[in-house]
Amino acid sequence: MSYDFKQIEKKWQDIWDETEAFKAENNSSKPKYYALVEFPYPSGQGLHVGHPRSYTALDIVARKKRLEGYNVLYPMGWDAFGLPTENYAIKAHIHPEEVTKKNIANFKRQLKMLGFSFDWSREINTTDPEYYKWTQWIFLRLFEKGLAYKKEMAVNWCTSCKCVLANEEVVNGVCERCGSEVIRKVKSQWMLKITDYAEKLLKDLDGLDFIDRVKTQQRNWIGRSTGAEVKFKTTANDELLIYTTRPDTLFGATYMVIAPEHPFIDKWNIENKDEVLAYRESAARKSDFERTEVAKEKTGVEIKGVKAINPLTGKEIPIFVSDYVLISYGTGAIMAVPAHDTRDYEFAKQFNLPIVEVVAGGNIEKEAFTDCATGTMVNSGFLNGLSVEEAKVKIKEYLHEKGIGEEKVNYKLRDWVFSRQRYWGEPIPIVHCDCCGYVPLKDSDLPLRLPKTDNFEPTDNGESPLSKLTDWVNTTCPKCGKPAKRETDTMPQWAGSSWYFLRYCDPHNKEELASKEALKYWMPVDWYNGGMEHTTLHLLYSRFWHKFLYDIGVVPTPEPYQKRTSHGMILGENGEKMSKSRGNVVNPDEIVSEYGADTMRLYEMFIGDFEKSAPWSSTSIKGCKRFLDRVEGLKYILNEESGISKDLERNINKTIKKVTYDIDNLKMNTAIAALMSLLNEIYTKGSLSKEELKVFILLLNPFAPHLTEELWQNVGFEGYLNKAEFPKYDESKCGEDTVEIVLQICGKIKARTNVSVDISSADAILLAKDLLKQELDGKNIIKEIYVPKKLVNIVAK
RNA sequence: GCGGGCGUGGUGGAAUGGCAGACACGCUAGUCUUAGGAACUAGUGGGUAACCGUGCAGGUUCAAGUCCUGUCGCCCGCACCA
Repeated sequence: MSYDFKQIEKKWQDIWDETEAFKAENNSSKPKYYALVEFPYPSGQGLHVGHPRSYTALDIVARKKRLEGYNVLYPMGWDAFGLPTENYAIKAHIHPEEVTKKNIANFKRQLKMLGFSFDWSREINTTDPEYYKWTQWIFLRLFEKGLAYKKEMAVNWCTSCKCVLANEEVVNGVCERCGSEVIRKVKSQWMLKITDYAEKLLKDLDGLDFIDRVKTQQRNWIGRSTGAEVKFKTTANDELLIYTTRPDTLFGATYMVIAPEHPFIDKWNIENKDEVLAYRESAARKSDFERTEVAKEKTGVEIKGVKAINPLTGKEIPIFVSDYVLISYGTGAIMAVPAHDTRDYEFAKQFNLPIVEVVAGGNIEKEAFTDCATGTMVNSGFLNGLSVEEAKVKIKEYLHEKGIGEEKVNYKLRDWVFSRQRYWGEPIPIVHCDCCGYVPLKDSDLPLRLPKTDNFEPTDNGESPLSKLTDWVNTTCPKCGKPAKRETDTMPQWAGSSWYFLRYCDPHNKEELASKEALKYWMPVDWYNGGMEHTTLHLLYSRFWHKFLYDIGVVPTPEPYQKRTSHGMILGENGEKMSKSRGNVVNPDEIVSEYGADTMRLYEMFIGDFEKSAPWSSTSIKGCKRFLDRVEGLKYILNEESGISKDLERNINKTIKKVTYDIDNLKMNTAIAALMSLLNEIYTKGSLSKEELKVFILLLNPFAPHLTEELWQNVGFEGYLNKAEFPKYDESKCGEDTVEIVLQICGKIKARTNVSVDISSADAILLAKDLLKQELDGKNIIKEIYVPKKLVNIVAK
């Protein structure tokens, strides 16, 4: 018994389109609910089976919320700027705009075929000038506030993409996207000062309902640490400023290390300058990856002719240059306390430097003792006898009083490299003028359109392809009117996605990125689901932009997303990541054509714990198809005279409760299991009433919307199912009158019996003793336990 | 190295400290069929049994998959951030 899913699914998708069934209203008296999934990058490969896992889950949430009376916004759009499209365009000699158009059409067809309840009237596209006008507008606001600045700096350069990458886009020393080697290259780049928001981005995480993994990852990435900056006098008659998180160990600082790029190297009169400069040279040649490789041995050179003075011991200590100290963090210089820092310990062993224990409790003969929680200060003058925590407080006071050091907070977070030397991105709306410097375009000149050209291939000199378009590049200064040149770098892929959720609130607004009223009504996003891979990229960037927009009064909330969840990956049948090269890719088109959209949706939800990865199974999916076939069959066993079964009534109420709870908690797999159980019970009973069927259809609707709409109509219910009301359960009807309990002796099950749910503890135990009379014969009862509705346990010897 | 998570049948996976294996897949047998890669029915952790079973070894508890300690394995995050 198999229903005609092809005909049914097409029919309902058309009806939903015609009736604008899922249109969100900006003026509604209903409570709002904003459900969001990450809009896809429309790649040439088309939809991956991973996309619908996220989209289906929030589609279920959105559909349920609508049935519960909410005005739901569940939008979709296209994050369409980016490298893969551009690379494909170059290879195939088709303009990226054409490629994008084609890919979007394909994606849209695939999303429609899966029956998602997106409000397509709000569809957006980051490559649409009407959209990126506002991306550029936000950039200009950042520029005005000094948060966008240009900087000559060493950047990550992908040798294959011929493009700058953000730190977040470099994974294990290679390009996140293409896997090619990433080298350092000094270039002048647009930067966004995300570091100004480090503290807010960190602190405001506390109030958000994000899954822990996401919060932890963002906290790690921001990397806040508290410590102190301390000045060390040197024999060169100046002061070397260092940062440390362990000022308590200052007495144990037996040498100093500065980064190879430290400016003092040029300033100091160094006896072995050649050697030091050679070391700097060799460090510069290494890639970031090589430099930070942990496994490698520490290298370094002692700076001869200059010594530092430990401000507490007054002793002269040597200064080394070593690449284990990074110029980009803290002050680019450290005090080395080998007894209590693993890296310093390693270095000291290698260079035979003294190791002085200042915290007792470890064994510094063997290894550095880095524990802050235990241990007592020794060899530390006025700190002796204190705990580490006490010493930290006292030494900070001391440093402050003596004017040699101050408490200091540092972050690992770096500013965001915002320039890309590529064609397929938003042009940066800045003009370079010899007289006026960097001049922003006027708002009225936005959007600055990406010039049409067939000459969009990357250049060999690392300049943007736009630099070849001299007609476009040469312009006049908006300020002084003299000849000037346009910025030719474009924005990174992450620009358009940093604010897209705002545009959905009011997507056709020509005056503002979205109206105040619309933003006030819809924001924040109530539930946002997306991939873990975006935690330190898109998710952090968009929180940054949003906080900025909040500060300048454009958006009404300090945070964009109230709740963030993340789906696990769908792996290939062999348990490996799906990829063309592994040949284990599952094509959604084929699945839908063979089993239908409802089965595909249901299976992706039933596959396992939503947050964990799970392998695809081409046999398991059949179970979901079978289930839907049996659901369709319910209409044949409909019988008004079937009479009310108390058991079924109870199970229906319990299932409503479970499905409601499970959808709210993203436990779609057990919600479906509960519906399967209920269906099994209905078939065991052999018939059901129209009212019972109604509840079942409503509960299943968010999961399998096409089949349930069809059944709704077949059976003769009024109107459309998507306008109906989600069932409520009656707590008093969830409970049983009698319940089977387990009778145990010493925790081992000996018997089972049915008892009334409100049997007293004493009666239950009496009953148990009676039933277990033989087993208990001659034994000494020590303890009797009754757990209501569960068990009686009698402890006897 | 540090931080976090997870180890449950042949498989995917269920289990507010209280009946381990819900729900599926697969498998076995049967029914119907010219046929079955369809549908339906029954069975399905191991063991003949008493019993034994949630990676392994301990512990707490009347009671442990669940809590604690140690250990092994896998996965994820960070990774010379001072």
